[in-house]
Amino acid sequence: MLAPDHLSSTFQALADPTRRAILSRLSQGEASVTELAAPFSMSMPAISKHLKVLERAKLISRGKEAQWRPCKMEAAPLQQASDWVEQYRAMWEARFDRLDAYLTEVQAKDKSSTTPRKANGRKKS
Amino acid sequence: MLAPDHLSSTFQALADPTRRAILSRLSQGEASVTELAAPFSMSMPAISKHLKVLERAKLISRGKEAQWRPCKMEAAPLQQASDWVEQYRAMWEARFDRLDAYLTEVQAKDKSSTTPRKANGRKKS
DNA sequence: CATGTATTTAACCATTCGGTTATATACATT
DNA sequence: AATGTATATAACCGAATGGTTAAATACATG
Repeated sequence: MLAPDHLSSTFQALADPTRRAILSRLSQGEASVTELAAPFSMSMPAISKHLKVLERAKLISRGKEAQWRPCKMEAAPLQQASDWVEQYRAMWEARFDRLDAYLTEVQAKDKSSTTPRKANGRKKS
Repeated sequence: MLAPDHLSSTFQALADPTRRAILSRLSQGEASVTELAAPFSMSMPAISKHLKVLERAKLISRGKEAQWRPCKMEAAPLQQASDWVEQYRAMWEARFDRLDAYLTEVQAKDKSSTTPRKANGRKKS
């Protein structure tokens, strides 16, 4: 993460079950750190660190209310992550469809000519 | 990642720009390790490690063709990751920010007189 | 001001990560 | 069998991760 690579920090923040659970909780509304920590058998500093990761990834923002620092979920990075994933998932599906079409066509003229070898020969030595 | 936590390993695999670029390349079709390594100024073992991470996350599968181990993208984990993120779509779609908040407040007038503040007060001290 | 509550920071530790170079393995070709 | 090509493994390294405990900070209230 040498560059301000928002996708990397987003995915990295999501790559931990505790942090995903925290986000899940926050999707239902703001919560204080102690409230967020409650479900976990983990020290407060550990939660604090997780929150810092989420904050750095801009997946949450934080307020100031007396001695509380309420956490609020921010969806923008999630949307960007979703966009990225969907892009390639769609590409893959398109490929799948083309392959499917190809196979269907091949099966249709099953008896014709040569055995359909994988259309993926090594291009250069 | 002590448990077979597929979401964690998927997100973690996606949390690296090299690996995302590899997936991007693979979304256009199978490729050998050397082909995948070409765009990067990085040693082959480094690429090999990245591929192992992707494989462990089941984001790619690998074949055996003479001395080549062609890599192929697998979309299932992407689908699951996408599903997880999409859970929160409602959240970001509801967030066309201040205008939306204004409209919400205006609509709220059809049931109560006072502004419905977020029912999120600190519950216990 | 003293105390209690909420949260962060500091220091530490073991493990994982992302890279390296050097070496080994597998296969094809000559 | 020897060589070349494709890839993996081993051993190592510094930095980041995810956790801990202990101490510091910030605020509210008696």
